[in-house]
Amino acid sequence: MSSLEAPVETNEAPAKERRLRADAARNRDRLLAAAQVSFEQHGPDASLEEIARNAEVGIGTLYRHFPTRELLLEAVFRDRIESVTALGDQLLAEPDAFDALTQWLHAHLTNASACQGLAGSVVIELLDVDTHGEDHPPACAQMRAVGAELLARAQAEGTARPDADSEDLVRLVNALVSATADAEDRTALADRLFT
Amino acid sequence: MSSLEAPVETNEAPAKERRLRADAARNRDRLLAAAQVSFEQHGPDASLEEIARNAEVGIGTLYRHFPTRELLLEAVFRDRIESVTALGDQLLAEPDAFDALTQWLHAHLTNASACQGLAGSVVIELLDVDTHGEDHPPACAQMRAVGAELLARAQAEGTARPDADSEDLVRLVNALVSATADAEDRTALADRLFT
DNA sequence: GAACTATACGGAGGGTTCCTCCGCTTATGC
DNA sequence: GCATAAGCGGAGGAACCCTCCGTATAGTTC
Repeated sequence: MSSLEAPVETNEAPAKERRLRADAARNRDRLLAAAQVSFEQHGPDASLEEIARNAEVGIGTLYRHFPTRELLLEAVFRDRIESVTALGDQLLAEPDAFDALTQWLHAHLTNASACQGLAGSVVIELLDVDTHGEDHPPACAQMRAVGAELLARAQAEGTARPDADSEDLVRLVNALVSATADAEDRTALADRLFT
Repeated sequence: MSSLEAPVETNEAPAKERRLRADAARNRDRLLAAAQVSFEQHGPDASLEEIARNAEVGIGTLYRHFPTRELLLEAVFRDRIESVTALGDQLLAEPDAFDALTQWLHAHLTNASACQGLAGSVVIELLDVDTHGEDHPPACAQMRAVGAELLARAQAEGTARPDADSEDLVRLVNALVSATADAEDRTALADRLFT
């Protein structure tokens, strides 16, 4: 409200996130690494204080970087999701569209299962992009887009039901992840659903 | 190891559970009622101390009756499960076997969804009887038996895939419960799976 | 109905986790 | 080098988990 000079606008878009200071970036990485381990070991309820301890960082630092447990989980999974997305991109080149779709869903399944219980609550949240704001990061949307494309190809080929949509598929896979335990069953069920 | 007289064996089978004292039975009921409310309100992680408080009972009493959270959840759900089982029994008289199966699965679905998040972890545990010991209470086994019968009838009628088995069905329903949110979707998916 | 005892009750207490708040430290730009 | 914005750490209050044990009482026996 005083006559302070307004900060000069850069020519870039108003850079939503100012770059992290070097030490902050380092701590963030340590936290992510520790979180990955803890979450895989103890599920999504792993102790945040233990994560901070393992990262050799104060608990306050953890909360500054990831104000909620969900945000931390989300960050940990983004890597995985991105890798599945990348696989999907490759599979779009695959000649057999149905096979590509199957492979991709299995990859998604495996990936999500690797995160055990985490899958249930978090992955579903991550995938249901529409329920988030418009400014939501695009990792999950991209993944869903790839899934939709793969499905569309299989439908064009005539090997997937025309009335299925990609949301159904994603939901079904998530469902299987959260409800089944052993690998054989999971695969068998997945195959059955594709028909 | 001393010369104490051994207690006289009754003629009944060794009565695994001695009858509860009157006050104990009363407190047990209060705890179950309070737990039902709390679990539906806050999910399976509801505070046990709050449940005890609402039941106007000491926390020690809660733990004496239900040494673990799972046992309390299980007790709360047994009622529901038994009611679904009863419905299944009725539906066995239904002439249209496919319709009966559909109705029953929807009932199971609705029932399980009513318990929101609880469904995921606990109901699945409850339904996967085989993984428990042989002395497991029969409520869940009965329910699964009814489900299997309904499925068998539909298969005999030719309206259900012969390669499906009842475990698949139960798993799928559980999966849907834990992965879907809104009712329309759920019903649509369920219908799709039946074909 | 009094006395006795197995059964059940309550809640204090020690340990853990969650999350916030704020005084101190340090990286970065000048 | 210095100023300061950005970041750090951990003490602290609140909630929760679960155990333990001294006290109370229902049920039984005479």
